[in-house]
Amino acid sequence: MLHALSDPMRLRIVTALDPHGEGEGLGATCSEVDLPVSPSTVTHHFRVLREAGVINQCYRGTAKINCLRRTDLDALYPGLLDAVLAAAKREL
Amino acid sequence: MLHALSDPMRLRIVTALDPHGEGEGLGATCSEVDLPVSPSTVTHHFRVLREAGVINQCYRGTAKINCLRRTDLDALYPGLLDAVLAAAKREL
DNA sequence: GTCAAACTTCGATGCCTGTCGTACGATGAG
DNA sequence: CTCATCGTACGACAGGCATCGAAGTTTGAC
Repeated sequence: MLHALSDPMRLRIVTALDPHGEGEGLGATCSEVDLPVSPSTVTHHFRVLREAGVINQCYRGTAKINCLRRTDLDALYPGLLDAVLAAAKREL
Repeated sequence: MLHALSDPMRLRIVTALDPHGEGEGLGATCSEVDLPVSPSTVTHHFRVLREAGVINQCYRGTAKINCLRRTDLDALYPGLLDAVLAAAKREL
């Protein structure tokens, strides 16, 4: 989990996903997050985040919707996500 | 910083250092923390933590004393260290 | 002065991983 | 049907990093 968050690109994904909420139909597509790397690398990072349990993915047509698993994460690691996100925002 | 904490050995060091406080003369020596790796690897991890600003090191005779920089870290990343330590303890 | 203990430094090694390009599959629009 | 769009899979490559052993350094003890 810490490993998943310790990559700059992935941290960027997580901060970009944060404002989108977790409910049905919410979330952002992969391409909405735009990162300065190739599409295959983006796929790679999303996979790492999914396998670490940080995000959920579901299909909506040809797009893949990603959303943070805030409630699960807050239950497992209370306060961690908030602290990381706050620190990330301050460092911009 | 997240990278420094995302290694199991280093996380172990940090959790072991946590109860020792930050004041003058406090802290633990490198060998007090015992890790299942060779001395050179231990040195390596302590260096990473120091360069990431997580710990302070000072010499006391032949021993090297390490202590967490809690106050600095709490100022820079509020709540982060607490959240990580809490999560680490729960995972034992 | 000698010796042991505590760390460090250095080089080597092997794995992990971030990155890319290319080729591929799936889905909706025309 | 055809095509563009979105994302995936795979292979390759480079760099990073955790680990080790061996040799060196510094400090305190006797």
